[in-house]
Order: sequence, then structure tokens, then C-alpha cells
Amino acid sequence: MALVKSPRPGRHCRVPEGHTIHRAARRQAELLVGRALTASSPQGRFAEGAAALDGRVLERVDAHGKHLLYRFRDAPVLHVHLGLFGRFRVHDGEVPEPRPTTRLRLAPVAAGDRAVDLIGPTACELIEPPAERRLLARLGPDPLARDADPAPFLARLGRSRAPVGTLLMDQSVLAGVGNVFRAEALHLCGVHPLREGRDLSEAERACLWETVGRMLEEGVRRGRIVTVDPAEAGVSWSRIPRARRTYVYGRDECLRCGGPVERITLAGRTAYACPACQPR
DNA sequence: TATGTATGGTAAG
DNA sequence: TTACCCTACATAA
Repeated sequence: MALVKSPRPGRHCRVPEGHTIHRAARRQAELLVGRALTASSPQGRFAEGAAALDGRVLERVDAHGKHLLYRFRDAPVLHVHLGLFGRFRVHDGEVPEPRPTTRLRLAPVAAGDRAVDLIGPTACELIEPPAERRLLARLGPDPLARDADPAPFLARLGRSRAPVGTLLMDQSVLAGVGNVFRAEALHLCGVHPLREGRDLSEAERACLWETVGRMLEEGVRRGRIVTVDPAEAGVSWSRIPRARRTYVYGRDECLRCGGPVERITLAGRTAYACPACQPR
């Protein structure tokens, strides 16, 4: 039997949850919106779509949960989802040759000093309005949206018999939460992931919404996931060591009480919980 | 060089 | 539930 080594928090922090996507939307809008863009697919799998976008003016970039929608003048909407492996490489100042795995490169026609590369996405496609409506219709409220309404989220939790750990990862219940935020929000609210949604108190459900929202906002500001309270860690945000940026995610011992962290597979992914801080 | 792992999601059985 | 897709990087061999 192989020794199972636990992932060290911070060592694999490139895979995106909602905050990464909102941050990317903001940054790319700064660099690209209002300009005619060249679009190319060095890797080749999006050659046709890139050709349809080439030369068009980008008008806006919207983030919904973990999904990105690029709106061009006189062209279909570009839908991007990074999935587990996808990432952006943003170049501002010097633009290197694209890597062979670059699915899509967007760059202003006029300026040769900036470009956005998309690598390894789960989705990179042009969609028509009906498909866009279907996509948005299957997403729950996104706490990062300006007009976010918690009511549908609270109601779904309140009537579901599914484990709350499964519900938090379900993008139709709540958009933007991934495995780290799931683990950390449940821990901060003292809720065990295996409890049924409908068994949570109103205060616990409200705590989850509020906590997830705070963590996502902090993630957008910081550009990384830090969920521990700096006061508790005794240092400023930027000085929290990598190994202490989460309470239970990826850890063997709870950062708060030192007790063992249990691992449960929920919604196909490893959930982390401290049975002492999060009783069943 | 090969293997294992990852913060995601979909579609098929 | 399972298989599968997508990529980069660390570690083992």
C-alpha cells in the first residue's frame, strides 16, 4: 500500500473557484474591452471559433459563478469555463510566443504588447442566446454578483435532504463555490458536511451564505484563497504562511483545535471536516 | 520517463 | 456511481 501524502495547502493553488473567474473578468476587461481583437487558436481546437471572433470589438466580459462570457460586437458570445486544469496567462508588456497548448489567444489589433492566453479549458465555445439563457438558468445565485439574492439558496438548503457538503458544490444551488471554500465555510459555520440541508438552522444557513460571500470577496481582492482570520493567526494577511491559510482543507489536523481532520468523498470530491468543531 | 495529483463538470450506465 | 476530458508540475524510478 502506498503512503498517501496529504496535499499541502497552497501547493496546488492554481485551480480556480469563483473568485479567480471574477478577477480574470475584471483584469481582462481592463486590457481588452473597447478594442478590436485578433483571435487565434495556436493549439488548433478552437480555430473555427477564433476565426469568427478575429477582428471583432470586445464590448464586455461577464463572470457568473465559474463561467465567463465575452461579448463582442456583431459576433456570438464566447463562453469559457476553466474546469480543473484551465488557466489564463495574461501578458502585459511583453508577449511571448504562445505555448502549443494555447487554445485561444486574444490580443488587441493595435497594441503588440498585451495578450490573454487561455490554456486547458473545459469549455471554450461560441454560444447563441438560447444556449446562454440555458447556461445562466442552471446557475444558482453568485454571492459576488452585485444584485445577488440569497433567497433561492436558502430555500434550496432548507428543503433538501442532500448533504450540505454536496449542496454547496452544486452550481445550481450556489454559483462559484469549489472544494476549498466548501470545506472552509462549513468549518467556520461549525456545520458538518454530512448534515442534511433541511436540518440546518436558519442561522446556520445564513452563516454559510454570508461566509462564502466574504471569502469570495476576499479572494477577489487578494487573488488567492486565505480563509483564516489574520488576528487568529497573529499576523497580517500577506504574512500568513501557506500551510496556515486554511482551517481544514488539505490538512491532517484542524488549525483551530488541533484534532484530526476527517476526509469524506462528497459530490465526487474530497470533503474535509473537523468532527470536534463541526459535530454531526 | 513515468506516475500521481489537483480548488471542475458533463454525460453515460 | 463511473469514465472521461483538459494541463502542469512535483516526485519517484
